[in-house]
Amino acid sequence: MKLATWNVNSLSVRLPQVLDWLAANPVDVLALQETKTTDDKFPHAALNEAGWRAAAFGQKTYNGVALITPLGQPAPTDEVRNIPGFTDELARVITATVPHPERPSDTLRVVGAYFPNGQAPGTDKFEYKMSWLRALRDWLREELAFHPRLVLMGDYNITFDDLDVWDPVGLAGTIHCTEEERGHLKALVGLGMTDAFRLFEQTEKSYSWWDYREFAFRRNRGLRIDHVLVSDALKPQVQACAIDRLPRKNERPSDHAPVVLTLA
DNA sequence: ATGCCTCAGCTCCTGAGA
Repeated sequence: MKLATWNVNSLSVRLPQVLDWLAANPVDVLALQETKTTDDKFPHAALNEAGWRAAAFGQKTYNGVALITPLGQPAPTDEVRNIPGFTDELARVITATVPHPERPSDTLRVVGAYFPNGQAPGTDKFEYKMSWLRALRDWLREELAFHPRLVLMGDYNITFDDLDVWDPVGLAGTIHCTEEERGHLKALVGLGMTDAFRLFEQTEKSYSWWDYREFAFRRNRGLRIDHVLVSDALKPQVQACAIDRLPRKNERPSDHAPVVLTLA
């Protein structure tokens, strides 16, 4: 079973690339972030024609998330939008229960999330990010009790440590790299979850995002901010986790690359 | 260099991203 996450930075711009990627990578779930489209304009027809369905939760201009699954499998159930108990005007989280393709009774709770950017420490947006992270943790604690087999994947907008940063000295304490943000990431791990990417040997300087400016991708000046956390109950089934840099080489690419998780 | 790219939109500039 394969799951993936990809911040596409506008689905209307990236739809052809998403369809191409799905054709080459027929995953069981693809979580999208920054779809930047309202639900009535979501490209359901084009996806259906290609053999996919989508559960979408979007808004105009910013944010927006979706879960894409194959039409050949039973539809996801028990969909939840955003973080229950946390009032949020922004479309950032979509959650659903997905059947295992070979063992339909082995269901998986999949949370696709677009974490707030946070702009800079000391700003209102940073405070919002901290409140959002606290609410996510409180909700996930309950969600894990109900659904021990859980995957949290998406654009976290946080690096785990300096290994995830191309210039850890120059970027120390800046957004995505503050101890406060990393503390929240550790707290999520403390709920009984594991960074699937680091379960495996990875090449040095593995990143999932590169700035559009200054030829950052070509120079591999990036950050690893797109993550897949797997619950303890799921951890023994993790077979691989990798970043697919290929779509970042497309013409007019997203600034993020997909991250793919393989489960037994 | 509060910039450099990219995207959306009350679109020929601005806000936001990260």
